[in-house]
Amino acid sequence: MTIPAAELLDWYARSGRDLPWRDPALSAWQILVSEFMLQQTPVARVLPVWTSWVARWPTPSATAAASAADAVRAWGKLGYPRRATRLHACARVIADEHADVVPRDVDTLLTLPGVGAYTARAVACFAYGQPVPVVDTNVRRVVARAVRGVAEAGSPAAVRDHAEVAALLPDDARAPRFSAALMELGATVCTARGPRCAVCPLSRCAWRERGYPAAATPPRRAQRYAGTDRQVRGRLLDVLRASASPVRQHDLDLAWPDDEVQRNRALSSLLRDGLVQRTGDGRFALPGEG
DNA sequence: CTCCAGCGGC
DNA sequence: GCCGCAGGAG
Repeated sequence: MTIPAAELLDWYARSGRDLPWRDPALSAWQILVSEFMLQQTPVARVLPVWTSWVARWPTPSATAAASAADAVRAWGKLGYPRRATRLHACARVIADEHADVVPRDVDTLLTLPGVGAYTARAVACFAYGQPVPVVDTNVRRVVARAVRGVAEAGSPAAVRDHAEVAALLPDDARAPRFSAALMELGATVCTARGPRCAVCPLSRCAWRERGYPAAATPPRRAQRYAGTDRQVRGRLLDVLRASASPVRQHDLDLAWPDDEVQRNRALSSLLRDGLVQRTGDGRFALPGEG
């Protein structure tokens, strides 16, 4: 089964959200920033952070001129703050090695910090109009259902997914809009839980025609958060983000007072990840300040 | 495969 | 309370 481009594109033109990073006048850098922020993060939470970020740092070199600490602060509480340091590192590489121009081809994009299989193709497609398959979690789910007739995409199989989506892509200038529409359908209609099949624009869907078979494999165990090292890292970063100057060990201890072993483990991992640095006098700060 | 933040929705 | 989110790296 396939997905008729006209059907999907008509629905997208009518019902797609008007998201700012879909403005065709945007620079490749502004689109790249949106893709970093959208990694594992819902659109609604990215909107305000992206808007202020690209206004403050409109080019890679402008971003590179700031400190990594400023990048981490501007990242706010989007989550996965290593993305902020990777985006900052990515800006430096583009400014220093690519004449401040975001690379066009997928292989070069893949060499950039924080740019993986999804982001490289998203930039090549949405910023430069190339008809490469853009495969995120939404696309994998939509294709699994509409084309293959199964409830879930299963374990990531990048090569197979890319070939499958490439076969669906219209081979013309509609390709970027087709990919954006696939993602939009997965985000707003063909959702992981509670898909709204009654309003689906696709006239044919293998999953529906097979009677909505349940997933074959049991769902993966949910990620815990409360009590994990990730929560402790978040607390420690809260302290550092809030302080304009380096903080003492004692100030970090107060952020997670009851488990010294876990606190030290979290702090060590932050130092290892480059999200925190030790100053000359033994205090702690965000990277690139103090 | 595991870790990585944070939050809104059910 | 748990689920899932425009993923990437080790």
